[in-house]
Amino acid sequence: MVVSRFAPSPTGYLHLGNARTAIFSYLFARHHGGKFILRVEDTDRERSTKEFERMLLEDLTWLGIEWDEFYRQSDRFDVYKHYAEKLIESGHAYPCFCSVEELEEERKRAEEKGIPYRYSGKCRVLTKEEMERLKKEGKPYAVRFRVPDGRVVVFEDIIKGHIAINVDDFGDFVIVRSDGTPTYNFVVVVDDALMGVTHVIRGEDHIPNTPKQILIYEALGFPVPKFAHLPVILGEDRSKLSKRHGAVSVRNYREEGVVAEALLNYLCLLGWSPPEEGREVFSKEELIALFKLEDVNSSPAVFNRDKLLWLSGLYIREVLSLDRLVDEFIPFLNEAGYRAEKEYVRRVLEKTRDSFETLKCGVERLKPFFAEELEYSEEALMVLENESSARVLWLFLQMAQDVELSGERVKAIAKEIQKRLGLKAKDVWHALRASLTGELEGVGVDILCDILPKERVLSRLTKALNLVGFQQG
RNA sequence: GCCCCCAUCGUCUAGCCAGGUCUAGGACACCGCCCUUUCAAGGCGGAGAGCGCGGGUUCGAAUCCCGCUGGGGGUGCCA
Repeated sequence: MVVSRFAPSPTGYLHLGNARTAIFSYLFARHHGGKFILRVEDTDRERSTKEFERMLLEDLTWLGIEWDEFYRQSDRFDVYKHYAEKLIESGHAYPCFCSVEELEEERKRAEEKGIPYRYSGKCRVLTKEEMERLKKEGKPYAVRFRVPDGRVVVFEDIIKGHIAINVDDFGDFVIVRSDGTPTYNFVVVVDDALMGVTHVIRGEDHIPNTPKQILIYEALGFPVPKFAHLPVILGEDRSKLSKRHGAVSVRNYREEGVVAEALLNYLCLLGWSPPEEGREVFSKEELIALFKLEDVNSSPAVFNRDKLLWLSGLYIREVLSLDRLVDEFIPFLNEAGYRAEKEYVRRVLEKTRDSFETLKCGVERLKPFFAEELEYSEEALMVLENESSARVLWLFLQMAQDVELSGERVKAIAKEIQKRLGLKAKDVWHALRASLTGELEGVGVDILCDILPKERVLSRLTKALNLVGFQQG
């Protein structure tokens, strides 16, 4: 059975790059009817927090990624300890008593000489007696993995192809810190092996780690899984997408009101392309059916916010069911301080869903449907001050008195006013728009009148009329 | 510095593995027109890469090989 996993560290919000890794890993497992594991890598106690972990799970769930098993590395320290001891016993690892300061010194010296730094191996050659003595003295020690000399580790990456790395490039590396906590390169192997992970799917920044891990698999006698290293996601300036590029976490886009399915869909389009040419819109189920690691591009992709927003808009106007859209929209409406009946929201969105790309922008655009009090923009005020506007409003109020204000009726009235006052259509509509929405652009005035209760339409018009101090006669 | 990865329109990409059908296809963004009470949306059309550069191999290369350049990543008792 195929088993894949996503192994984030809870040291921040879920980054778009990590989210994509999670998605690909998830799609891969589901495609093969396998198991998908979520494993929180919180061995760095300095930076990991429970709060970040909570949000990580929340964001993954929001994206529609569900896991079959869940683990937290901080719950498993005993397991790692056992395997670390095993490695020491078998001679694959050894205690290192070098202090952080000493190592810093080594590194600095290497840098000055301009030679690549590797751990000197000072403690590699300690005798049993020396080791015991130092331990007895209570000197803290880390555990290092003994890297064999002159070994070239080779593996076939599913995405990158043949990769060969000479392990002489790095020295003996730490697998257990002097405070007793295990490090990433070690725990990742123990966990992946014990959890039966068959395919390790992760960012390409892990390629240099892979040979180290393969060495550990071998030392522990575990079968080596298959690896697939995804290219990184870049920012506009073609450097790795990071905070300085602006909004880079799933949460950022969630809060902006980007549709979850659209974000999932968009992220898949970064680096992966479907076998069927030309199509770009896929449901999660379709993605599961179509996704193949072999179809993932090996070159990095630049994140394009515009296209994400376009896709979000597409989902809002034609992919989501109206019911889903309403459910997604209401929290944003409430967040902005508006209240409305679900049925009313439904009627509004049915007519207006084709005019915004994010739910947040939607609330902004649809304010006239929900706001009690309007604020007038400067431009709108200027229109209202036109001499013709007052006459338009006054006439409209007369003509609207005893009729039902359907969109069609409003259009007819506008036309009639235009004729009677000898105005351009634009002048009539501008006056109505300014009074009813406070803006000169936005949703159709006829749609607004169609849905907004008549008394509110009339009161807005009256208010605008009073505002400009209209005197009858 | 050293190690590794990558290289098709501004961006995401198809094509590359099995060389000719590619005067390189699609999408976002951009420009124009249409629709129209505005902004969007929608419809139609346009511009935009000769495939980073240089060598090979071949009758023929975006596609195969080599070199270079450029970009990215790694180089931690972070993950």
